[in-house]
Amino acid sequence: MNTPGRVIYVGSIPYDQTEEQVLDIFRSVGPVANFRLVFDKDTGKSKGYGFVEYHDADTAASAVRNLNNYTIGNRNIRVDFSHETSIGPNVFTSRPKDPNAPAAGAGVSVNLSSLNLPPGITLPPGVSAAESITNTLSQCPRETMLQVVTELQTLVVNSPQLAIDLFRACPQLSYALVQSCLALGLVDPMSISAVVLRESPEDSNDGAGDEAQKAIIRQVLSLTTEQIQALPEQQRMAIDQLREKVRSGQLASI
DNA sequence: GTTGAGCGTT
Repeated sequence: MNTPGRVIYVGSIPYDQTEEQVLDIFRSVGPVANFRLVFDKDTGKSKGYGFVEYHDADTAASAVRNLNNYTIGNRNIRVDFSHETSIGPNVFTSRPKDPNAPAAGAGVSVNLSSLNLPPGITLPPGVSAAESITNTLSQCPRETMLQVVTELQTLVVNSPQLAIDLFRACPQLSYALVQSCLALGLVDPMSISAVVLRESPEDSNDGAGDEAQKAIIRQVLSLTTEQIQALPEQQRMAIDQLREKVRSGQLASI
């Protein structure tokens, strides 16, 4: 283990991974301040390692804890603190050379199975999933609930596609999130029903769940806006990034 | 083709 700082080293990245794909994974931990995938100067090909700088050491430590041995393609990436404390001046400069290449984060699909999601539980006879979620949440300390909601908020802001995949794979999580927001008084019941009722059948082009998940995302985003002044600096920055994406049309479908 | 460990293309 190296000296903790804001910069981490990432090794064993498959050669075919783009900067965007790697970035998307590291943004799932928190806003990324700077990033560099190292390319061979002569061949222009990835050397299979790179560096990620976060805004604070805690987020960097979280990346080291949670993303070391994360599986990309057929390899497990190596994540540790970097020897150096800064990442250099090339802030997000090495964009794909192809002008038709996808924009940042677009079309990138992170493998959910790599996240090692918990397997879930068997419900007692006669207990619905909704009831079970309510029971679980009623025993959850307010502080913990707020923390989870905040982390989901960060995920939605930094990795919208991963968030959509996650909510699709775990619809219970959407339910728990909405109920948590209500329990915490972060959003009033009227705006929940307003979002849900807005969804008419003809809006659902590829399955009813799709629009419902988007509705959840929109709800989280509106929550984000309402709470913006109470947020820590790094999350306000992330929201600014999100607004820029919406403005430029990258997130029009959300 | 040369590609699997590696701590940074000015």
